[in-house]
Amino acid sequence: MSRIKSIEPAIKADEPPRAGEKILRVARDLFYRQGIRAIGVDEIVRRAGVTKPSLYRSFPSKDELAASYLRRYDLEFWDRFDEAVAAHPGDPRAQIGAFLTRIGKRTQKPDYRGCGMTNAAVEYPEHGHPARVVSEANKRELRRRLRAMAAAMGAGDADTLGDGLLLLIEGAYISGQLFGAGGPAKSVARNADLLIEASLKK
Amino acid sequence: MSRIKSIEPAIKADEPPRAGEKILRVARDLFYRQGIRAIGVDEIVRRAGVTKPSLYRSFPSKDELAASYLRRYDLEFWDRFDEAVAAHPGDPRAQIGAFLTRIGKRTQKPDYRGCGMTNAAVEYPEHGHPARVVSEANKRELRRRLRAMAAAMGAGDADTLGDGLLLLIEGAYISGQLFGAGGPAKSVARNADLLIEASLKK
DNA sequence: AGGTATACGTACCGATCGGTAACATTGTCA
DNA sequence: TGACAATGTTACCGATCGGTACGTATACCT
Repeated sequence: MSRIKSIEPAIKADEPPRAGEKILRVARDLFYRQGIRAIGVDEIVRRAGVTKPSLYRSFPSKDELAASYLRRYDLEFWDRFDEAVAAHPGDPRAQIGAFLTRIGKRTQKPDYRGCGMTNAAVEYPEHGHPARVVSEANKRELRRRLRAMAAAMGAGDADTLGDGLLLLIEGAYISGQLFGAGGPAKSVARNADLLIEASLKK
Repeated sequence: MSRIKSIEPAIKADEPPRAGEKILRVARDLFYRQGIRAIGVDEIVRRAGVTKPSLYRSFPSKDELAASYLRRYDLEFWDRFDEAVAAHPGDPRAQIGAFLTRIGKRTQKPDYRGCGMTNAAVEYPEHGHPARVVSEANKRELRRRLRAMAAAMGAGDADTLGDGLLLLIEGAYISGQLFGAGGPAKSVARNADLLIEASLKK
């Protein structure tokens, strides 16, 4: 098992959002921007225009709400990833390039807050925490894909190159939120390409 | 201004540690391993064997205690950095190699928790937070040094190489605590050397 | 011995934390 | 009409949060 599946049922587009959905949308916004530990359930229900019992009818605990937030984040993440892949069929190097170029641009926005998965893992170092479990699964899958793409490029040591790309990506997430605009993350695509070039020459 | 100076007075080695010093030592351990937000002041004073008023006599607030923890962390960090530099005088490439080899090894330890500076910045995204201010200063200085070392290596685009090295380092910190032993961080020195190689050939 | 400053402890504060019990209200479908 | 599911309302819980008012002990200096 690797890819995370959504637990929530599909939402009909025309129906008004149910309480659980409203909560999840607000939680996603607040958790991502300010951190999970920094946001209390009271603020979530207040901004969602619902009440606390509604939250606990849809989610067994705040930790599980955080995990649900990350499961949705996971879906959106792979949508973006697959978009970059689909833009350059059969050309993994260009796929990586497209994905990293977009990351590099996003990191230059003023309120960039990095990767929700990465941040959650930092906030919850304890093994087995519901949020951390989702985060770890996402990162394992990302590593697997990057290594596979490195192999498809014909790299001599594909695992090392895949891991190197992952290091650059995580570095971009973090330094993006640390330095803001003008930070090191803006050169992530360029550095990745240099690393790929060096790895293919072997 | 760039380098952070220690505010705390020097500690006499033979005297028994004062309350403030005991608190700072315990806080350093707990904050690093479990996160700053995850640890309350009550637990700190309990494990330090002191009382809460002692904490607030030595530190104006928990946020400032966190900042003091990071100032001490900063000193230790540059000690390790300068150690790697001193081991290879006049050879910045080997200096980077030594520093990253040590990071790569540390990330493979079972309870590795990444960089206290990086983690604090993730925990406190708000601009101006005392802990974040210290963290940002540390990272700016690291960036400055890496770029200077890249220039000393004779890289064509030294700023890009320096930033690439910073991305790899931050990636190692994060993926070290995300993947544990066997994770991508173990290849950080190898990938950095490939990147350097590619950047010098230009 | 007496004063004084430093260092520390006991006990407490209001606010917020995550979470729940019990009941009222609403809209939908049969 | 009547049953059911979903949500809101209100009030509450014990625990923990960061922080403080105030009294006490100890050591040093004169």
